[in-house]
Amino acid sequence: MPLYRAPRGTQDILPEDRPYWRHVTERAHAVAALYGYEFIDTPIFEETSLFVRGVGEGTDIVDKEMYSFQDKGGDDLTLRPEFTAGVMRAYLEHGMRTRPQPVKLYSFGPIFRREKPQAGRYRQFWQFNVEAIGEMDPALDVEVMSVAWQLYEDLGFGGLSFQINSTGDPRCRPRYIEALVAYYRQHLDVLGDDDRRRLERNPLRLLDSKVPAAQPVIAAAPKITDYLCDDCAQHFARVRRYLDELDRPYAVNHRLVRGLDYYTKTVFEVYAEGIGAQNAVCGGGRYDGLIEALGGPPTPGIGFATGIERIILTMKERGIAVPGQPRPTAFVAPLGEDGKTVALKLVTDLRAAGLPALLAFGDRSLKAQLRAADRAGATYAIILGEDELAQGQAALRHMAQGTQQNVLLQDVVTFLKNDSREQ
RNA sequence: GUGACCAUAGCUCAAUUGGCAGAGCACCUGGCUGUGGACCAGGUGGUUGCGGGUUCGAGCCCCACUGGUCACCCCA
Repeated sequence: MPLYRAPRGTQDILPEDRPYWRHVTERAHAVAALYGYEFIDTPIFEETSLFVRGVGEGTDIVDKEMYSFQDKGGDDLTLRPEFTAGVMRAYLEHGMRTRPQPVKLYSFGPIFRREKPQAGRYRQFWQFNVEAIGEMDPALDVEVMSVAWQLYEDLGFGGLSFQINSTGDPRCRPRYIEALVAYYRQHLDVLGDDDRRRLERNPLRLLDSKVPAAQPVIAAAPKITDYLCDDCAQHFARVRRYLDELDRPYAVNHRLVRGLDYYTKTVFEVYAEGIGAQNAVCGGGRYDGLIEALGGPPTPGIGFATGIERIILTMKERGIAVPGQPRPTAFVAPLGEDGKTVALKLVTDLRAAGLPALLAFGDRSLKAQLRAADRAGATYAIILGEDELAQGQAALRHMAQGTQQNVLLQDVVTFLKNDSREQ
């Protein structure tokens, strides 16, 4: 029982998981580049008030999930619980509204939320985050959704359910909420404690309640799409038309909402099956009121975030294979002190030539060294024993084939370079 | 934050009504004085998550804590 363990809700990403992380990371960067999004790296912590304003008071994130602290100078700081607020801060701070709009940015990094850990839910987890700022065109909504779409497609996911809805805007949403609350008040009898609390705090949340008894009531609840103002209705219609044109399968989900005031119009989520209750692998939407809330000029924006751990969980669940670790070309196995000196020189030359090479340490038997070469997955074991050294040679053993040949020491690098080119 | 279940070697798990902490895998070594994988043999590895209590005696029973899992809340 070790003295220390990784803090609750955090995890070590071990070498055996690296292939998944590398693959997902590479695909994310590639997709972003394909769509013309540029990488932005913002600080892992920001002023606490940025998140309080940006994420919103009354949200669970701000009310109970932030890692907030005061540093030695007394500044109130918080480990970022999401990317968007920090990216918007950077947009304003660097006057990005003077750049060609929309400004299309993406990020990739750790996020912190103090939640109770569960499968697919961690206190430190990674997100791939995409934002497009400064443009209202519904075609941009579809582009942002397509980035997520294509990432999952590239990763080999099929049959993901893409769900969309419109959450209105400050002009039409209040009217809808009023109607919704009025409707629920007629059905208080079937609502549980959680649902009654939602009714008070955040009526929109009632729509995705999981209480079985409430389901029929929810199914018959007023739909926001019936309450949208002309602007929002037209926007939503165009988004759907573009998606149809592109043959993107999606479902309009009337229960999909975002409770924050500055979320507007398009919202979307992607669910993956098989990773437990935390099955939202992607969530996003338009936030035309956010930048203004952060003290900037009225500026529309849309974005999404997707959780890397949940993506990898889903890949494992579905048995999606990823490229393995690159294996070393050579494992240099010397015998005796003379051999070790030559081996050290040889492994250095190999690496200088760009060939991944390992050196056997210690003073172990050839048998043990070959076993180590095998475990390391080396293409060749290079044996430097008395016999070989006496002739200025090295024995190159091809591990997979079990064949062996002697090569002059000074030719080893060239030999392996040619050999690895042929692979 | 709420509820339920769980915690024995690096991993997966045994251990009879409370009676000497074990196996497989992995790792190391040898069988083969210079040849990997398969096989055989041996070895390293534990304060049974932590702290109390009951008992002649606790891995096992009781309490508290910590951590894990699952669900809720919420979310990626």
